[in-house]
Amino acid sequence: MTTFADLGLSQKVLSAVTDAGYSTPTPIQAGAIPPALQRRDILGIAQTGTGKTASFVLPMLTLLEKGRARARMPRTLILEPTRELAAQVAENFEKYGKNHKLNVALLIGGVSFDEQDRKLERGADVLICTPGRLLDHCERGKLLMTGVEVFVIDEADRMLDMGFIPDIERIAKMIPFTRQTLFFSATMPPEIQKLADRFLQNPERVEVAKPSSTTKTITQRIVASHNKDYEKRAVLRDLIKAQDELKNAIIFCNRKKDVADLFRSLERHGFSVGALHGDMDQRSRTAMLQGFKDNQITLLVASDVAARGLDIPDVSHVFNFDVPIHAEDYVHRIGRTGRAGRSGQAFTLVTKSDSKYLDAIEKLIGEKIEWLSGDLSELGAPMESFESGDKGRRGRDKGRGDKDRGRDRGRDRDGRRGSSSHSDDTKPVDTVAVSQPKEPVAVTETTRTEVVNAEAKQDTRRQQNGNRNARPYPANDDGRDQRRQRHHRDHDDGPTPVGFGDDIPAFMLIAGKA
DNA sequence: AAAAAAG
Repeated sequence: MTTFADLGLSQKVLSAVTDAGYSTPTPIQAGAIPPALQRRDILGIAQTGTGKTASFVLPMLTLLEKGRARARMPRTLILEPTRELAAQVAENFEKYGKNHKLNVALLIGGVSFDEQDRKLERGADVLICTPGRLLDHCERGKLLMTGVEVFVIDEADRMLDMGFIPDIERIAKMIPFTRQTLFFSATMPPEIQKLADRFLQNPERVEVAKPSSTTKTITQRIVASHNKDYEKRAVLRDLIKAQDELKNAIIFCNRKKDVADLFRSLERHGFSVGALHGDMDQRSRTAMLQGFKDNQITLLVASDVAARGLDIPDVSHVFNFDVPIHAEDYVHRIGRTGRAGRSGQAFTLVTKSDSKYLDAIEKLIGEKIEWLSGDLSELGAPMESFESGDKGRRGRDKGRGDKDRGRDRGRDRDGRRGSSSHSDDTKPVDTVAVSQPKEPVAVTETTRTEVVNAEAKQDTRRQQNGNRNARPYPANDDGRDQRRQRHHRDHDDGPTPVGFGDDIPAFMLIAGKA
């Protein structure tokens, strides 16, 4: 049987791999590492979860042992579609490069240029980037790509979906033709094949089967729900509470707004919960993901930014709050559980209008998913709407912009302020079955408002177009914003606040640069 | 019906 020692990797790399507890390479690693070490181009066709990342990180580390980086001239470049994946690759370099003295620069958006500039100035051996930020650095003229020896394009098909191909072409033009190119994609549609043909010279093609274990180790169930968000939230809560072996879970929504709404709802119901979507500020994204990995957060509500490639080894459950519109996304989402041979549970909430998407999913995976109990035809009457019992609220909305009103509509549905007797809100917080229903630790202390803010930021962006630095809520001197204080009051029935209370005039909510 | 990525 092949071991890592047979692949031609350097001692430094081998000892780091051994320390990490690995001895046997995965098929993509066994297939890609030897030719990569011989400076061949690679066409790797592999899904995430096949050990793909190490299949380029390990040979790159070995190759980088010769030579030294010069200022502003990176020696290798890796492109990733999302910031989280880029950060994950950087972590891999830390882990397997612990015996090396390499300067690894992570160039992603949403964070300050300063530290990135400093790393570039010192001379980066490895540049790990999302396309936008890399181009931004290039345009500032602080980066010379003429020294790049190894160019990695990861998740090419996803980059195509995301419209990054023109950016990648621009970047590729800046890199010398003599480079070595490692190109990875989970699938090979014609456009990707064309791209590969243009970028690669006589590549070694390494194709590995989909990890069949993913679906085998995952128990999948579908759960019927009415279409209203508050009903879906109630179904979800019941489902979560019914799990006896829920260690942690990722809950996927189709829209960023619903991520924010569901996050707030679950938080209000006392769950240990975090959120992750692309309009959150990067600090929160990083903190939420880290808090989830560290088991400080039990539930992570996420958009499809978290669907692919994120490497969290022991997620016990995946819940699809929404049926994904694209069937492949279903496979990616549920693939966040049942990893590394563990068992996993995947539940998908299905409403009547979802049936065609469900059909597409079942067709793709080649099997019918079992209903947890009953099916759509057995749904009772929808919950009574309580819109009418919701007077008072309109008064509170007076003087606030439309954007705020729009946001609060979702909030009032199942997250009413103060004490509520609505059925959706009757469960006292302390009956929650999930671990640690307490405040979700320091991580969320600093970040949870920013989930809310991100959403408002989106609105602000949309409405104000041009005032990009607008802070959606006025900050207090401790750096928190007033919205957070209001949020706190949701949890107690204290006296009506003085000052603006909930009636902060719209113009004050937009504290832009005047 | 979406999300992601530069600011």
